[in-house]
Amino acid sequence: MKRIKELLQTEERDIEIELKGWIRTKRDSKDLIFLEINDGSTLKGLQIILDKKLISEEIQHDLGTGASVSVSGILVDSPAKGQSVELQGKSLILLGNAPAMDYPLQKKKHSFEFLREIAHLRPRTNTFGALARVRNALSFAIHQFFQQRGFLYIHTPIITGSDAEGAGQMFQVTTLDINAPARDSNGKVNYNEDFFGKKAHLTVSGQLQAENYACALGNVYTFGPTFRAENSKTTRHLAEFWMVEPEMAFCDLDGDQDMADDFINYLLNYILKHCPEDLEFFNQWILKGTMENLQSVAETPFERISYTQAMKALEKAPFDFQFKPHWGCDLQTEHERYLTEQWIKGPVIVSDYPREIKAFYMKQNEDGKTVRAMDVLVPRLGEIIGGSQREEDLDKLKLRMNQMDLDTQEYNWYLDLRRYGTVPHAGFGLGFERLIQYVTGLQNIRDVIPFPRAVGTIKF
RNA sequence: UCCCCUGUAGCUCAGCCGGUAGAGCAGAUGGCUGUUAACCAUCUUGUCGGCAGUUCGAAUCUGUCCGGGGGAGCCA
Repeated sequence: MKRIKELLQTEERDIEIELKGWIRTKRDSKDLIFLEINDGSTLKGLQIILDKKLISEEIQHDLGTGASVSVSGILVDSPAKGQSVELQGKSLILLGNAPAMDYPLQKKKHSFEFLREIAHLRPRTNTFGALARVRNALSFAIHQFFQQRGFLYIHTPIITGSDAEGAGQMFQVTTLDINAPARDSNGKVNYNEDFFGKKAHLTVSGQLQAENYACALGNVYTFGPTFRAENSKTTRHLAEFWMVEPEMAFCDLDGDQDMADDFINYLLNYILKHCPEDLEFFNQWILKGTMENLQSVAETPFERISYTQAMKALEKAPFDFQFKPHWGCDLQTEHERYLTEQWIKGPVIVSDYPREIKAFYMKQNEDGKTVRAMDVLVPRLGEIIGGSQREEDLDKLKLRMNQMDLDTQEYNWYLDLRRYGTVPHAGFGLGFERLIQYVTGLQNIRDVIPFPRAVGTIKF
């Protein structure tokens, strides 16, 4: 059985074909039925022409949007405009009908809000089919990029015993009876009785474990799900999302930035080459200008500025921000958008942030005020990558952890990297769904993952 | 957690200075000798998100609860 993607490309004609797929639209006249069939292999469908005499009236009636069919026929040049080839049907089997009275998808545009309510059926639409193909292609490209460069793919754990990893609220994992948990003599929950013998959570990042392997094997990466229990209802946050985290030994912040830049450029070039049809669809229906923008970004290195330079630019901005920028404050959404959309007019890497607003593990600069951190900001979305050179000096790291009230005992295994054969190393995290948003132009992050999990949302 | 918007037919939406509902699409029926999200004609569909209040009268005004969306913060 050939798929539509192949059939649309083949030069062969007058060959016998068996095709299976789902009906997108039906158009009929007195004697003929035209079906457009999609099988998911590509955005476009194949047109089937059927003589009404070949099919019982009962089946004709059931050939509506959403029904699944198997058609045998001859692939021919189409005499009509609109497609170059079509299938002259000889026989048709209705595999499963989709009663129009209650099948929710129609041959028209639906709102994203409505499609979210039928997330189990939305992959049958053009947009979500294209998204699935783009997600797939970019996942593959991510592995290919790192594999070509000799990085090892490390499977970091999903369940973690660390109480906090400096990256937001965590989901607790427990087998204790939440109505009557084991308690100690002080009446507090006794985690010795819990499954792991201590408190456990879903990971918020594979970074700390990736560092362990980088500091043994050189260059590694993880690509897996991560979880944040933050109560944030926005178009850029999910409770469960996928993150790519490379970690490189003998690498400083400059090398980290180079890698981030190469990485994004590679992914954009890959997707432009392998999914042009799907991207063109997004360009036309979701966000005009995406194609052009991706092409230009894929070719040019990112601008790099320091946080301090960014602050100066913000202070000189020709209008007032809601939140007045000052050295030491974190970049607000409005600041990021100004920098990327108006000042640089493209993606930008901002580095060397104030120590106070960044995580404990980031390498401290000699100025005593800033750390070797970098964020890649893109227009419309803001932060798509966050990374840093890690602090490899044991004493400095411990001091910082104490200042931030972290239990160094809990992190002994992490500190051992600095005790024994410590090396400069660096890495970053890329939010996969934000990358998909960037590439497709889709506004809401809940629409770029098959089954979104967000606060209050876990149907399907 | 805070702020704003919104909820009317299966879908998208109009009606909202009060007088108990309407369009397009979808659906049904018929027509059309190759259609392109076909076209033409006819027809069907509603606890106007729930509850309470104001009023002779509420889709319309008020309160409240629930759902959806957007923004902020946090971040990827």
